[in-house]
Amino acid sequence: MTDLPSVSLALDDQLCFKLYAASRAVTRAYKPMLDQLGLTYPQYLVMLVLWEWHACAPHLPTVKALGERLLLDSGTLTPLLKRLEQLALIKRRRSAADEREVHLSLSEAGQALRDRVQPLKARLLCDSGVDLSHADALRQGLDQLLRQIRALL
Amino acid sequence: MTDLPSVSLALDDQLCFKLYAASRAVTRAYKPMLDQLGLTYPQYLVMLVLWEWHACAPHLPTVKALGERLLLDSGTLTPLLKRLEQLALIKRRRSAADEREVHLSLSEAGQALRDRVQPLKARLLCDSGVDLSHADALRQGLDQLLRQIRALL
DNA sequence: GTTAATCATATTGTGTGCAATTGAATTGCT
DNA sequence: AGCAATTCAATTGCACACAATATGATTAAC
Repeated sequence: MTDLPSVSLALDDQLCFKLYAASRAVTRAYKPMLDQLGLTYPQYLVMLVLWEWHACAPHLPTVKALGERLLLDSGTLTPLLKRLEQLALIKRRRSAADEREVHLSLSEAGQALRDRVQPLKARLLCDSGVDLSHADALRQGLDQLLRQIRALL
Repeated sequence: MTDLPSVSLALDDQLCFKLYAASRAVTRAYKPMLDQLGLTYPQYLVMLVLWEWHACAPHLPTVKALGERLLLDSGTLTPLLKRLEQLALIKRRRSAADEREVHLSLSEAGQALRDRVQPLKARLLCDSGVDLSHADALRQGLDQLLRQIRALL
């Protein structure tokens, strides 16, 4: 029977709320840029992974590998990937070697889209006026928090 | 024609992704506790605001006031509040003075629920092993980021 | 004192997130 | 080989988020 500390329930004291609010605010800040690209925010994250994969990895990513990278499951990814396929940005192909897997690849248009992102994101970063070293410290802090939470399973 | 800086598109460099991933991870960490309370995470945040309001404010909050506090709009809040009303945790009453407004108040059960949260959250905080000063620094950093983004409109 | 503009909430539609289940394919064990 | 356990994707159902629109109420302009 250990003594539990008393805990604040004030909204402004909640790290969880700040995280939730800041995450949605950042997504909103990306909206004008993403509208120009015709992507939603999660679709943009998927494209980031596929661009990165396309540049360095020797084999195509599966839905599972993508999900591990983004911490999303097939219930979220399957319909999202179908929309990206409808937009002709990606291709989905059932693996011949293991028919349970679906391999993902970029179309020409999907590859080309990357070139349009760079200047838009640079402009967004400039306009936001966010201090780079401050943002970096925040990113590292979030990384540490994420690892701790994932350690709890 | 200003020169735009070159920007990384690597997923791990993106503050936005760390924020998005950490926010969802924290929500998952709250899930066992919230399941015991019969609440979803956004519903829990609404209850935090109503408990706080109930304790100090002289008048009942409206949907609008709640939305300003949580940065959510009526499209999200209206159905969520109806579910909380179905759970008999809150009451919704159209204002007599201004029929555009809906005033929110806690039921007896809604007030009583607060007492069950305190120990559950203390236990969660203990088990998480998150360093308090670290969490506090993170919270302040997020606060600053949130203010900067909101300043962009 | 109408009329126009504004305001607060509700509704609709699209796109996530995520738990739970399904179903097909593969692997492991014997 | 045969069968149970596991794996991967898809599906289903529910609850957000949020843009866009609608509706009714209030305020402001004239």
